[in-house]
Amino acid sequence: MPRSGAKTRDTIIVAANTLFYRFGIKATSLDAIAERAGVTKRTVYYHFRSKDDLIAEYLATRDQPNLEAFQAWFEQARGTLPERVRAIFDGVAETIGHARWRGCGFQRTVGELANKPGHPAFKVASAHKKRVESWLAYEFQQRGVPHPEDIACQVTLLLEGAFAAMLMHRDRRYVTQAGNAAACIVGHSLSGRSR
Amino acid sequence: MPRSGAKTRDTIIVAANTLFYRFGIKATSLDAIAERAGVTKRTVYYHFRSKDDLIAEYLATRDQPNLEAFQAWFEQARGTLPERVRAIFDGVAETIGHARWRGCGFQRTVGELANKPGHPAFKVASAHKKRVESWLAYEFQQRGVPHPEDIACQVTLLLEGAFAAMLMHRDRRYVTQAGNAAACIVGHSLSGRSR
DNA sequence: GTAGGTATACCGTACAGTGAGTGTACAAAG
DNA sequence: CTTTGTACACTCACTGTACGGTATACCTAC
Repeated sequence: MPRSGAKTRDTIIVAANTLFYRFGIKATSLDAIAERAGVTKRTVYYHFRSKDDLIAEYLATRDQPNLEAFQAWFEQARGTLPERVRAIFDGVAETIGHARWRGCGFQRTVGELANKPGHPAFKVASAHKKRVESWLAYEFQQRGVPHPEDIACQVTLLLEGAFAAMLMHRDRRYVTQAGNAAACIVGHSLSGRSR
Repeated sequence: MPRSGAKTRDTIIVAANTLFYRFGIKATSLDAIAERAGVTKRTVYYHFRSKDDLIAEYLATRDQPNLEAFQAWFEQARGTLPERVRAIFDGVAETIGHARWRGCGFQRTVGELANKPGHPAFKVASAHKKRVESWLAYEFQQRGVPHPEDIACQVTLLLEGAFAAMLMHRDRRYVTQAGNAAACIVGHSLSGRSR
């Protein structure tokens, strides 16, 4: 009996989300996703043209929540601008404590698909990171940071570095250091009034 | 006719290096490696216990050359310490220009194996990154940088970020920005005489 | 020095499992 | 009665790993 369409589709995406993130793209089969979603592989292929399609969808679902998490950490923080930037890294450090944390899904997906630069997932991942960067640039510009785009870019670079280093070393101090560096850069740009 | 043993082994590693780096771990089969090395799969299994073994060896071969490249860029650079640190990023930016560049092999491998923290490749990757970090810390300490370990850590974080961002956006400006940030941090630590 | 044995290095083949993707049938909804 | 959504059963190529066999190199006893 056909369920309400969109519901099945969402169930599949949720299953894909879990498995792709936990085990990686290549290591996750559509069989496994279908089983976890409680549907047949044929149904998966009804809702998605191909595995590549599903990969892109998987990343797309992570875009908004990720960005909102960053924004929440920043907005809820008190203190000077560098301190509030550091709060983003503190927030990241917390999520990393989760047993199921496996690095940045965007980074890992792009890493696996490195040989397929035209893959749809690439665009989704790149767009997500640029959204984060733009948001930061906007916040910095609002607060009179000179060269806000440059500083935002540098902060996102530290975020990327923190994700990568954390996955590699499983040592939370790397996030702390990244937060320190970001705070340093933002603070320096504010006091210097010119990069 | 048995060849000189070590030579065959090296041939296999070279083939694995190329394919693992280009296509990723999961996407590269032992068949493909054996074929490229001009041997049979049986021979691969004679020299390596398993694919996981070969993965670790693949990363191990990238350790020394990578470190030496960083050192060369730093040593050959002229100018102030921040400028010489920036030279490392300039060096990275150049390699990225290569058509075959596919990000940091360590980062991508660890990303694929994120669900297997006990994998031997993890140790190799982590050790490599720590070697780079230690070397930087040593250079900084020699030049009177306060908290050299902290600054070295932050610079390596920017390196990681540069690799990740470059792979995602294919835009060399990210490396430049990372270099700017690193130079800023090093310069700031030198002038401030305390982080 | 040479017969016979042992270790080394390599190949061909087999196998059991899994991967993405498809053809077709069938039930519900409109 | 046509469209939509789901299931079952299937193909076919590929993948990691194991087994058995073979040719050369090396070593030791006589």
